[in-house]
Amino acid sequence: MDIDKYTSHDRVLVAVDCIIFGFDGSQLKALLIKRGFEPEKGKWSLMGGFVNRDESTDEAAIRVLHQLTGMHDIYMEQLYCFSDVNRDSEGRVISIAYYALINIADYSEQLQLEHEARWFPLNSIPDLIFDHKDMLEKAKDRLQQKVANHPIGFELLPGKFTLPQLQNLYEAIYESPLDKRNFTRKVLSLGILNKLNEKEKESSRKGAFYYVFDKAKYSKLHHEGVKFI
Amino acid sequence: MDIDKYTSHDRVLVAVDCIIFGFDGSQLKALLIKRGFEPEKGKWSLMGGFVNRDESTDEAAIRVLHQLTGMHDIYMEQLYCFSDVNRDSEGRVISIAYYALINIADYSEQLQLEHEARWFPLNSIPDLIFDHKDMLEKAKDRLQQKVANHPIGFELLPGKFTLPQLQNLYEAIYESPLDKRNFTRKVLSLGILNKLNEKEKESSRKGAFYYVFDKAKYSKLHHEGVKFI
DNA sequence: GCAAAAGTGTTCCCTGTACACCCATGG
DNA sequence: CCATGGGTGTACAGGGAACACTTTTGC
Repeated sequence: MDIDKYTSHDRVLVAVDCIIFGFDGSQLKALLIKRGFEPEKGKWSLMGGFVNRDESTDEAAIRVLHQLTGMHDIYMEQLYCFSDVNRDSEGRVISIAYYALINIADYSEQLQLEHEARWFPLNSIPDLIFDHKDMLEKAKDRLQQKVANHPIGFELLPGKFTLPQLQNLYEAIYESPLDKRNFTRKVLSLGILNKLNEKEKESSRKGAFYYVFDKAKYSKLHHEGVKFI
Repeated sequence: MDIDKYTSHDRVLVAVDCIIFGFDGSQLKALLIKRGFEPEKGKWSLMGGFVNRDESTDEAAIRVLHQLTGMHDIYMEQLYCFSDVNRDSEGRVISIAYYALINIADYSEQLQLEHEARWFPLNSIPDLIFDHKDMLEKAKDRLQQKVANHPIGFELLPGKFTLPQLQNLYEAIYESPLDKRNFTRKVLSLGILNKLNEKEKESSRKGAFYYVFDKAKYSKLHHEGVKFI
């Protein structure tokens, strides 16, 4: 690209920060990393990084997420731009926050060690640096409203999952219990689930049938939106 | 503030662009300005400006809007960060888009002349510079979903308005007709409207009663959200 | 008196919600 | 045989959607 022609204006650092949600079968969690350097060394933080001159913020968010998790093709969405003048104690940095949904089982323990990362249940988040707590809260809100109209909750689950697991997920996102019969009827009526002839037997004696989603119908609803819950 | 301590990273220009919606009683419109300088001189554009080092993007958006309209206390909300590397042909600029709702009658003709600004109905928007068309489209989508759950449509109306005007507004936002009886029942059931003993007689022989909204109840719903339409 | 827009109720269907018992299995 | 969690149906209520005629008034 050419040299900028806008010469008389202030330039600022632009960062991205990622709120990474995961679900372990019963709890909704966020992936945080421990800062290994000052300031705020030892405090927990969202994963983030600076936006390079030759990449969009979307690209930067994907890059950061890949560096820190090794994962590709992750569901990710821009959340909000946080820009308070003093939000970062080290200088003027505005941050574009993104939230991502990942299947917690795909995240390797190896990477967890390398980056001093840890999954925290949303109801016991430690102190976070800067305005990262605000980001997390906003991401939670956004996830709640998004999930009501788009079947993105599935991004948080493994390829095959049981109805009780799915229900647990939605209960975790909404932080409130749902009626089992009503929930089952609703999700099955969408016609995006295919029942497998196989049971998950870890969590109960009887065992719960696995389901997978019908990729075609799923992406249709994903795109169009539905009243989901 | 201190000097930035992050020295080894790229800095970029950050702009804000404002999508300003107005309603003239029958059509939903956007306020655009004609670029008086190259590049793209003569093309239409959203109102925008650069973010200074000592202000947040919210503050910048408020400033820009004030400079160009003379208006204060406008309903405004952050829309999205647009950051494609080549979105601005003159350099690397990311832009935080905001959308604003104003009462079209409050906008002075004087300012319109000064800035070569014009209101365009949403269905006949001219070519816009850069990615401003994308911004406008996204703002329209966001307005539609926002308005479904929050009574912000009122921001677009004068202090007193008639039910037919209100209905016109919602029909304009949704780009589809609504049933008069159902609409009336619904909005009156929210209990945020007070009927005046005065009629608007411009647009019909019979005349339509004016309403104002009950400030207290209105702001409650404004904040909490309701299923509005 | 007529044209033009305002105002006003009822019915039906669908969807959301509340609610309780039997089933399969492992120990 | 018993404890645990999985799976299933029905009844009621409330809200959304469809629908047409009367009223007022300026010309």
